[in-house]
Amino acid sequence: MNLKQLSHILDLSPTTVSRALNGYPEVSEETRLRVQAAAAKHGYRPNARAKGLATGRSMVIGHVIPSSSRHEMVNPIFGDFVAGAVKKYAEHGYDMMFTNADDTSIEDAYRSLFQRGAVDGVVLQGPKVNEPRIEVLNRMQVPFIVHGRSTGVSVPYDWIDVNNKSSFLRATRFLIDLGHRRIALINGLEDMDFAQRRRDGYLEALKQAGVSPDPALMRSAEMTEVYGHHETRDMLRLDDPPTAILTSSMISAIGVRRALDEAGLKMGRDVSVIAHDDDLSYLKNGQDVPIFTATRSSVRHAGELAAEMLIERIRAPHDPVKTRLLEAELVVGGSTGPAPNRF
Amino acid sequence: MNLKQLSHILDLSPTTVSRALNGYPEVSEETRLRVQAAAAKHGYRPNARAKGLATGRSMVIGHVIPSSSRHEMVNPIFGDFVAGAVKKYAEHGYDMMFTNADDTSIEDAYRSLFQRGAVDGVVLQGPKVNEPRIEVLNRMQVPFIVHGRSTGVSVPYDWIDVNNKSSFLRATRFLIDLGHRRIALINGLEDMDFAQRRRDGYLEALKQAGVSPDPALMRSAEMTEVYGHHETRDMLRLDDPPTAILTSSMISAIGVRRALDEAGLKMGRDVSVIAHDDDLSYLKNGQDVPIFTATRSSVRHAGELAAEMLIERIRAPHDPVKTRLLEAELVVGGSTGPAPNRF
DNA sequence: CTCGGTTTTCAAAGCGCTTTGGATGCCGGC
DNA sequence: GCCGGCATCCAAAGCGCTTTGAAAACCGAG
Repeated sequence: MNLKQLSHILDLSPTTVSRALNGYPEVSEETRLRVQAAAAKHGYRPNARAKGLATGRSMVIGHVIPSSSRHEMVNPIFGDFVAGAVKKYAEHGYDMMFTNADDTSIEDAYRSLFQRGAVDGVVLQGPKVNEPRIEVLNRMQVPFIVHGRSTGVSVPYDWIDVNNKSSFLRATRFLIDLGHRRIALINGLEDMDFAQRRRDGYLEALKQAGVSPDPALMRSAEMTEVYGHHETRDMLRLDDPPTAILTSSMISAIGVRRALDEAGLKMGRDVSVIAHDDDLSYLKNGQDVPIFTATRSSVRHAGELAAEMLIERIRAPHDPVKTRLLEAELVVGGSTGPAPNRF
Repeated sequence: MNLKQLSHILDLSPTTVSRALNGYPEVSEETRLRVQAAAAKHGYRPNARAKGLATGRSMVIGHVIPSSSRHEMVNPIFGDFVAGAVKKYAEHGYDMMFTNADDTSIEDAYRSLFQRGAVDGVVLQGPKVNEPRIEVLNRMQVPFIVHGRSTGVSVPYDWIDVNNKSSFLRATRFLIDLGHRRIALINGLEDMDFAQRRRDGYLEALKQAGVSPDPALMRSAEMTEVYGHHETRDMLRLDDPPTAILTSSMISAIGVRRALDEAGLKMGRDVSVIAHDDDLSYLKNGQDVPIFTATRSSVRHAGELAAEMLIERIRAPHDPVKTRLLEAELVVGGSTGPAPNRF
C-alpha cells in the first residue's frame, strides 16, 4: 500500500493525503479524519526511503562500532548508553543505525555514513586524546556529539561528559583521608581521554597530600574482569603492596575483589577499593547498601542527554556549541575503611 | 556530489556512470577505470536513500530493543551478539538499525520497520514461549531469524540456538555425579523460552537420578548480579540449603559468589556453582583456568552465524527453513567439587 | 562499400514521497 | 453583480538513483 494507491481509494490527490497525514493546515478537518482512518485501516506506512529522498532527511542517527577496540571487545557500557539514547531517538522519531569499522577506517565509516545520506547526525563514542575523528566530522559539517571529550582538539564541538578528574580526585582524597598512602590506580586504556583525566585527578590528590606517585601502582588496559584480577594479584606481590585500589570500572572491580579473595584479604578491612560505577542495569552496585564505595554516574542517563543534545544540534546546526559536564556522585559502601596498621 | 554532477564532469550519461560503478559488463574497461578514478577523486558516494528507492532494497537489517524488558534493562549479552552480527553485516554491505519499542507495541515496531521499507530483514531476540511475534513476522513475509526458539509456535521459521536443555542436563548430572542432591537453579525470566528449556534439562537430570525437585530451590528473574546475590542469600537460610547452584548467567554467578563469600562459604568446597557462560568479551570466565565450572557457548559467534543465515534468507526467500543448534561446551573450573559431607 | 552483429553509450521512465505554484469553489462586502 | 480573500484541493516537478529499450559507434565479413 503506497500513497498513490491510498489516495486513489480515497478519491483524493496524493498531495492532499500527504498533507493530511503530516498535519499541514491546508486540509479540512473532515478530510483529515477520513484520511487518517483509511491509512489506519489499510495499514499504510509511508516509505522511509522515498520520504527521506524527498525531504533530504533520513531520520536516522548513526553510531560506529570499532570492530576491534584492541581485542575485538564490546564494552557493556555501550549497551546502557545506547539504551538511553535509542529511547530518546524514538521519542523524536529517529531510528538508530550502527556501522562497523575496523580501527584504520573508522573515519571513513563516519564519512560514508553521512555522505551517503544514511544518517542525519552521528554520535562519537570513546574519544581518545587528540581524537582525529572530531576534526573530520567538524570539517564534514555533519551534526555530531561526543560522549566524552578530547584533550588537544582545538575545534569547538558539542560534548557530554562526566567530570572524571574531579571525581577521581575526590575518591583519591577520600582514601587519603582514611589514612591510605599506597593507593593503586587500575585505569582504562592509556590513550583514552577519560583515562587520562582520571589519572590527572588521582595524581593531583596525591600531590596535594604530599604523596609521591609510584609507577608500579598505576596500570592501564581495557577494563575487563580478568584485567582487574590480574593487575591486583600482581600488585599484591610487591614488597610494598597497595592498601587501597582505585579502579575505572565495576567490571574490573569484580576482578579486583576476586584477587583479594584468593589472597585471603578482606575488602574494606585489608584493602580498600573504590570503583567507578556507570550504574549499569545488569550490574548494579548492590541494592540498598552499595557493594563498592564508588564514583557513580549513570551512563544510560548520559545516553539520553546525548541524544537530546544531538537532536537539538540537527535542528539548529548553527547554534553555538553546547557542552554538558555531569558530576559523579561519591557513594560510600563497604569496600573502604581505614588504612590497616602495618606495624 | 551526486551522480548527475559526476557524470557531467566525465562527459558521460548517468546511466553509464552508474553501470561502471556497479560492475555491469556493458561498459568498456577503459571508461570504467576513468569513472572509478573520478568517483574516488571527488569522494562520490551514491545516496543510500535514492539507491534504496530505485532498487527496492535498503541494505539494512533491523533489530528491536524492548525499551523495558521489565525494568528498563539492557542485557550485556546484547552487546556481544550485536558485535558479532554487525561484523558480518558489514562484510556483506549491510548496516544495522535499531528501533526502540515498549513491550506492548513491539510487534508494531517490527511491522513498521519492515513495511516502511527501512530494513530488508529483522532479527528477533529473546523469544518467549509461544512468542507471538514469530507469527506476525511470518505473516508479513519479512525475512527474519530468531536467536533462540519458541516452544508452541507452529509456523516454520529460521532459528539459531544453543542446546539449552542438553547443556543444563549435563551440568546437573555433573553435580549429581559429584554427590550433590540439593541443587538449586537460578534461572532467567520464567516466560523466556531458553529458561524453560534449561529448567527442563535440570529437571530431567534430577529425575534420572531419582532426586525429587524442590520448588524452593528454583528461582527465576532477570539475570542481574543483584538477583544472583539475593536468591543465594535467601536459599542459604533454608533449613536444608543447597550444596550446589546452577545459574543461567555469569553475571548472576558473580552475585552468587558474593553471597557465598558473605556467608563465609568457600565456592567449590562448601557450595558448588555452575554458570552458563556466554563468553562475553568483557567478562571472560578467567584466563587459563576457568573461574567457574560452566556451560560455555559464545554469543558473539551466535551473532555472526545469525547474521549469515539471515542474509542467506534475504537472498533466497523461498528456500526451505534453516535451523542451527549449537552445543555448549562444559568447562570445568574451580567452582565445583564433591558434595560436602554433612554428618 | 555495405551490412549484420557487437560493443558501448544514452534518453527517459520509474521508485514513493514532498512541495511549489496554481486552480477551484465559496464567502461576504462593495 | 463583481471582486478580493480565504479555504481546499490538485497537477506536476523534483529528490538521486537504477534500469529498460533504443540509438550510436565500431567491427570484420561479404
